[in-house]
Amino acid sequence: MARTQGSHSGITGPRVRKAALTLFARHGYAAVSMRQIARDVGVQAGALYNYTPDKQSLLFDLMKTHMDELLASRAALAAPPSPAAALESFTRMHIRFHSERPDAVFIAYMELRNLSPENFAAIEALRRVYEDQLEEILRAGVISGDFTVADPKVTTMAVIAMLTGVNTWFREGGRLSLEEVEQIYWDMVRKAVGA
Amino acid sequence: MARTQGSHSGITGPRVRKAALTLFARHGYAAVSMRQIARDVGVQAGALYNYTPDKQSLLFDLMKTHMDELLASRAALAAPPSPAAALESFTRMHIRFHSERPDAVFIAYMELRNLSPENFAAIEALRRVYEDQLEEILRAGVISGDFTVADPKVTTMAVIAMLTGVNTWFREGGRLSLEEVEQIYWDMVRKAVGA
DNA sequence: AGGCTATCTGAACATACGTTCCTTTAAAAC
DNA sequence: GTTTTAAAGGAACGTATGTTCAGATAGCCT
Repeated sequence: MARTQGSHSGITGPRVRKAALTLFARHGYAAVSMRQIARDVGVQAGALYNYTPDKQSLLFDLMKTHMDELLASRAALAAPPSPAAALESFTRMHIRFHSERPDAVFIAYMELRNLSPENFAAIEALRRVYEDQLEEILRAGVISGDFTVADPKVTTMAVIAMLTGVNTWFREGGRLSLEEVEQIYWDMVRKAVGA
Repeated sequence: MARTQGSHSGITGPRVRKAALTLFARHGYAAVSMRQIARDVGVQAGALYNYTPDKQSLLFDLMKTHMDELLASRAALAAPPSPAAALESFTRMHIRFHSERPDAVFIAYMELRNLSPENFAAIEALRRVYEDQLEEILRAGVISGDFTVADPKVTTMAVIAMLTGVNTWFREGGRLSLEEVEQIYWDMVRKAVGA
């Protein structure tokens, strides 16, 4: 008994990714074996290599996809008429985007240590792009007089940390709706930068 | 050749903890073997069991110690005369305390997944105590009219995330001194809660 | 139906892991 | 000096890992 009936790379491939995403997020990359992933998918471990060259590539692919999608989501924002509007737009997009994919977010922040040096450099570069985009907004706000920010770079790190922290506690169907969370956080961010 | 000359549990014990702390923080608990820790210490892996019952206990101990020290640090704060002063005191203490032990902080946030269920529950309870303390400050500020906070619990999570995020980028001897970082963050926190 | 491609199984390889425990050596106690 | 305790070495145990690859089966195309 070798090939499973009904198997098709278009089906198994995404299943491998999904299983890896879920397991890596829950247990951590290093703690999850390829056999575990395979079991979740319903194949033997050797079959995974039809879909990924190796374990590290699987992780990198997940993390790269996440960052690419994040940057695309940000790029899809309409050009806001003012720095304050841009900041609000960014804030809401960040919370909404991340809330839709808790596992991917978790991995994106928790598994940097498990990337090979080259992969780490690639992901880090993408993260830097994202951070720089927020910093640009803050700088524009300072120049326009909309914001009172002592240090745009530090403020960028603070805001991103705050926003990303939503992922550690927010759950759909909880006490607060996503819209409420967005509003509360936007209110805090706005005030924190003096807008 | 069995016992190493000059060996003494008072020396080796702390070395084991220190090596584990450093290695877990850098590579992650699951990715670090006991042989690796032993190598760092300069003993064989079997010797580690003179100092810890097992690998999980080593991790738990590090994380528990961190939380105990954090709560002690917070308890040592003088009773502030007002909610605003309490919040400032908390903010500065959080940043200072965490900046002094980056590895322990990293582990405290990144290795929750690798705790056994009972250990996780114990650490989580301690984290909840700390969060509750900040939430109390915010609630007191709302009651006294010092703060304008829509949701103290959510604000608590936002502030802690922001403050803890300092650990991902702050380095002694960098562009900013710790005092400057404290001041910038306190300013943001103060404004974010409308104080 | 036959041939080719796709997709898996399952065994194996080389290596590694957490832990135990007997033996050895060093240090402390008497 | 002798005995007891301390602290290590080192081997082994039972198990696990990432990966490869030959062979087996399924699906597609002619």
